[in-house]
Amino acid sequence: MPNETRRRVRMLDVANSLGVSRATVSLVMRGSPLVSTATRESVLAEADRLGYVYNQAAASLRTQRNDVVGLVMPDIVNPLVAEVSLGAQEVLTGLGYFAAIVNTSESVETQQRLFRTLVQQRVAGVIIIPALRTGADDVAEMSRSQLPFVVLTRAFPDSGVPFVGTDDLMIGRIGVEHLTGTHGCREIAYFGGNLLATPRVARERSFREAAAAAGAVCDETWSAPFDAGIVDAYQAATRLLDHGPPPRGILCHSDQVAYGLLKALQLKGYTPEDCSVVGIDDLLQSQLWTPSVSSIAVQPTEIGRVCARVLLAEIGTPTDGPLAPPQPVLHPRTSCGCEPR
Amino acid sequence: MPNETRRRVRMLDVANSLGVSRATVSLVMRGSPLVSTATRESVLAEADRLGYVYNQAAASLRTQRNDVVGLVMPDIVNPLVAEVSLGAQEVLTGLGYFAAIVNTSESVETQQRLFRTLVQQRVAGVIIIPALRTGADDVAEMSRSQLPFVVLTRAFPDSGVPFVGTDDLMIGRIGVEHLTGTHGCREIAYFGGNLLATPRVARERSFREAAAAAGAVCDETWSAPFDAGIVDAYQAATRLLDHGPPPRGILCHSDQVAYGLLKALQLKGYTPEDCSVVGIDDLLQSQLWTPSVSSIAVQPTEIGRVCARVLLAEIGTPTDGPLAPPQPVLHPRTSCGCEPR
DNA sequence: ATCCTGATTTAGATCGATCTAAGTGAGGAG
DNA sequence: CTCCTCACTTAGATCGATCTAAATCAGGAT
Repeated sequence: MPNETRRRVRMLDVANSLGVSRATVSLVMRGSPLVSTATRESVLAEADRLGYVYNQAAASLRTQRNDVVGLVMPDIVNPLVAEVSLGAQEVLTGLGYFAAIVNTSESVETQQRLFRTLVQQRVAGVIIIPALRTGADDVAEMSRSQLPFVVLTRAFPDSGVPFVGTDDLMIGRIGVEHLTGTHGCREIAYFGGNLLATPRVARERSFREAAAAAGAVCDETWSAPFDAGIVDAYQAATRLLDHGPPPRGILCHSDQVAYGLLKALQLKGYTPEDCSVVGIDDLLQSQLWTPSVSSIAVQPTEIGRVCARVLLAEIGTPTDGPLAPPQPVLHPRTSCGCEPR
Repeated sequence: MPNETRRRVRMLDVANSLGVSRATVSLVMRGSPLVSTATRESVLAEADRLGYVYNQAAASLRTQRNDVVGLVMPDIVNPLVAEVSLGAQEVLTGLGYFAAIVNTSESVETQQRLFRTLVQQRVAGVIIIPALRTGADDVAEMSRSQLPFVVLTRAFPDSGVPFVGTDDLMIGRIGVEHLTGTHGCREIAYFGGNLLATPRVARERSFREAAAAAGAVCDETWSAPFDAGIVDAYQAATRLLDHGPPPRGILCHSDQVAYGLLKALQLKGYTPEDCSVVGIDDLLQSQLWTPSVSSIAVQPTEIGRVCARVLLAEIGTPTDGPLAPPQPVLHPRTSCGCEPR
């Protein structure tokens, strides 16, 4: 019967029990070729018998290295965020790193606290999607930590921090091209997103420019910003529809926003023939939504992978695979009228 | 200009630079009341000036304690899993712990590897939703680590490991009662879920018993198990509908399964009047799905909170709040015919 | 017999913090 | 003036690993 109060087994215990030195046990545990096969086997057997577990914390104190990477995410319930995390994790674990996701719930305060904790834990690096209200000063504080990190989604120009994001100018253009070209819309709008979200600014700007170039009118009443949740979108759309019909074509800031808008349109009796809706992101479930949602795919999982590669390059671990996100591509479906209902 | 090659600043550097001892600096960093105000302030100022950052890893090596808790999750892209994590995280951070989510992608091998890593990192505890094919031997291996942990969703009887889960017998009964009582269905089915998923077995059993008691017939062709993703459900439902009409009422293993089923029904032209569909979980987006999904709410976030409290009780940190999950409650909406379309 | 080589093994310092038990000094009581 | 508190401060051991530089040893060459 094991003694409740006994101390945890350490390398020294295994060594003493076998009459060898700590250093030998250490070499065995790290799989070094310097020890003889006989020694290795007896050490492993004894370690197992005593119930020894390696203390990674002590080891990384000495080696000054750590294979944990922190993923600081604003909202894991958001499928876009979850998919990005998945991609990053895939690359990191593939190269022997360990991805730990922490959630800030869009609170800058929580975010800074969690980042500081990660620094104190001496993690190898951090991948972060900044919370909405994150300022340049917050990013500067992170930079001061000397910890390698990569920022997603929101750019901080002149901060010198590596950034990975979607090609927002291209996205705006693709959206306009499809709505005005394929569907012949003369009156269109960009709907959703928070003004604090960097992509919204760039996407909307290129949207306006492309609209002007195509001779289409932008409906300004629909361009008021709001928080990007599905329920927020539904409420905002419902309010706008109370005041009149929608523009002929709408590009939504995200698929989540499109879901909310489509629900509102449908309850008011509007169909894709009345109003063509295109989302951005192309989440997995967009194909199964009713109506199926036309969307500009940004491949969140691949973005996550790219992010991880950029971070690893920063850290000094070589990777293969692209260091830039893929080009956005439109997937036409029912919500814009491309497929029958 | 800071020297690239200089060593990191440690407590000793701050102490020397100020002419005090390491112990004093240590006391200041931990906010001890034993140091005088004057000393505290000069230490803090000097630490800041030198760019000192506390080394949590070294501290927990000495104190033998760690405030990191690992959440081992099978699939963060699944919103149910994300909501549970959110709840757990809320309670943990509220009590000074630090929740790190790691993803197993339903791979038992990855899961065991990640668990071992967490043990080696000497985390305070683990909350785990086991991957589907996790066996009793895998759980036994985790138990051997002596690390406090709590299991969600899948029970392992006689393993002695604390378990938190939904009241599956109640869920089956609520579903049958609504379908046969409110909607008068005489032919009903339980649809979806993997046989390896413990809840599926219990829910289906109580579903059958309640159906028999209510004098309703269970459609066996619809009870074939499958993996619980939304696309899997869509495909399985489509295949079944190719062979004939659906039963009058269906209880789905999860909201995700209900989404897939509803899409299939709709494409075949069936309405809630033909087939009443009820989901389980009541995810946030179920209200906005088309049709809005009737669902038996299990309150995933609260389950996550409960889990965290149970783990903390295990660790020895007192918490207030319930240690058992809330009762499931039905939220009737459009998909079963309770609300107009 | 002595020296050299290559393969193993090891003692002692070290990573950066905390803990214990003892030391210091100012101010008040006797 | 001495002694006792009380508030603060500290030296040295310790947590559990790794690293460096040196020791040991068997076998072959000289």
